[in-house]
Amino acid sequence: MQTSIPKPKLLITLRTITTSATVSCNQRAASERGFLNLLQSCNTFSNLLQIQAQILKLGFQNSPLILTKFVSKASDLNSIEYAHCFLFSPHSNTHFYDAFLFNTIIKAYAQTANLKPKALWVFNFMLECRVLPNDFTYPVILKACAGIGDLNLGMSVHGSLLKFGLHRNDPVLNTLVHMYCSCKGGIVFGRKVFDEMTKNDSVPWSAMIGGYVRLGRSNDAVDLFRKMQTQGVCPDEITMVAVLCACTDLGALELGKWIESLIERERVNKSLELNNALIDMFAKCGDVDKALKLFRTMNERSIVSWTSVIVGLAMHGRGLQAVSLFQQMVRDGVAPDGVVFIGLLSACSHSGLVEKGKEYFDLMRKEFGLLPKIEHYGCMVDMLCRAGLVREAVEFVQKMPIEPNSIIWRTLINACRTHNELKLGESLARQLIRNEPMLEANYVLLSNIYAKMSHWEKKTKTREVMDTKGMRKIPGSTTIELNNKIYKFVAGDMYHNQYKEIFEMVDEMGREMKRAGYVPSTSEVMLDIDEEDKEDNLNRHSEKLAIAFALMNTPPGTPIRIVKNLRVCSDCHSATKFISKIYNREIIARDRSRFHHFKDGLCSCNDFW
DNA sequence: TTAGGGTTAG
Repeated sequence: MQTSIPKPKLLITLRTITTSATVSCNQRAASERGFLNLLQSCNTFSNLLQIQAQILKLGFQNSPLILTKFVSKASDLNSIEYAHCFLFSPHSNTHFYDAFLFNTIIKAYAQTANLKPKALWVFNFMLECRVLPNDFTYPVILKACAGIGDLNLGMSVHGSLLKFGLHRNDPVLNTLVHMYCSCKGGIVFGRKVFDEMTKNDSVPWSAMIGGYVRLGRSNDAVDLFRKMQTQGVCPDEITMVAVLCACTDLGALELGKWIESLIERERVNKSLELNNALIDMFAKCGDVDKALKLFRTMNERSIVSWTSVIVGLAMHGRGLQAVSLFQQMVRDGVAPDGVVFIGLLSACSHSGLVEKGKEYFDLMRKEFGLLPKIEHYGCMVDMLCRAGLVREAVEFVQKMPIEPNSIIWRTLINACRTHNELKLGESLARQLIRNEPMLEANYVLLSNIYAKMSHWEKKTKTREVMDTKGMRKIPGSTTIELNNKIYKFVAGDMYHNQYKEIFEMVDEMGREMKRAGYVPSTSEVMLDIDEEDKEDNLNRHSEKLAIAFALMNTPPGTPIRIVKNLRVCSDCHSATKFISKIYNREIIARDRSRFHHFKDGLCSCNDFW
């Protein structure tokens, strides 16, 4: 009987099933392709809703390909959270989902500000669904970790990538370096991954150099770039952007010019971003005219190009030119954003254009529909303070519709000290310390106010509080670039090879300046010591040491460029004016907020600083 | 049919 099993019948049945399945598969593939084309043309949120209804109607909720395209469209339309709700509702058949679909939604979250943690959620859910990550998963999830900047999170993802054995391809390792370099305290781990990997192209070098720059370790960034060159790895435009940022941070114009010549020599692709980085470098290293020239020759400009050049002009006190460039930008049809307004308002602030600044602050909302943020209010307070309108600044802060932040309070307090509103400054500083007791800058402000009031006991007590809390004032330092080297000076620096000669030079400068009418502003010295010692103290400020060093080591008539990490003190400011005239030198000084061009006894800032 | 490093302010 067994032999009578109707084998042929079964075969026929199987063949029938196979054929109909093939047909249905082909039909489905055809309709999937059609539907994908439909999705491709979707360009509004209401389109997306219609597509979603169609997905349900046609039963495509089980097609990972269609869902992936849906996610990527939703991401383009800033509606990734909407797609998320659709995909991960309790009724979804998530067992149809594949790695490609998960990678796409993780990527969408990773590239959206404020939603990066959701990328981690989706990644964990992917593992819960037992969908194995593939080569493409880790670069996107590591990028999300980099955006979040949490080292522990990054380390746990690193652990899982080792578990799945997906740590042997370049994009994964490159993003791993990038991730570690973007997390607080992670640069050592980034360097370890970097040192242990094979580095055939520029990408890991750019990631590591960029990491040093973000951390403010620009000297290390430049050293690594030099090492890259000795190892014969060809830099590309992204490496060049990172090194240019290091030059910008260091204020190293000669180094920046060398990079520019290297870009030309190596025929590096001059992308928009690279041109923007060059503009920024030239403007912030003191040659704003070169920045302007470059800007004018660019075929393609973005809002970043305009902002860089406007901010550059602002830093050099060329406020009117910055305003006119902003007007040209608007005429050219480029929509301003909040960042360019910060540049514009700071241009008004650095040039004393108070009325212009008020006008643009109003126009921001009325004409351009941009709601001023705390930074814009900060610019306005800074502008009023620089112009000496401290009382008006206080009124402005009282009327602000948003809560002032501690930066605004510190701007006000500093202005109170400069413009002799000492009682008001003291009360504001004490209030700020009550609200923010762990920030050293607040104690420094209060202590400086007490020094100006000659309340030495209170000043000492404030410094003691700082000591007991283990706080240290950031020491003022000045750097100068000479013969491809960067020299750093701190006040009273006695570690330099030439320190004896430098001190002698500073004393000689002091004598010459006094002969020309300079009076040391000993009120700037925040110490309870006699006047003569105060003069000595002023003469040992890092700016003066750096200028003395430059006068000794450069030919007569050469311009001197210095970079100060904090704001230049008023005594050094006045002394540098005298030095520029006596020694016939142009001195270009960058401080934390702007440039000062000293020439023939005058400064370009017109004392708005 | 998916992956790596970059520019403006604060």
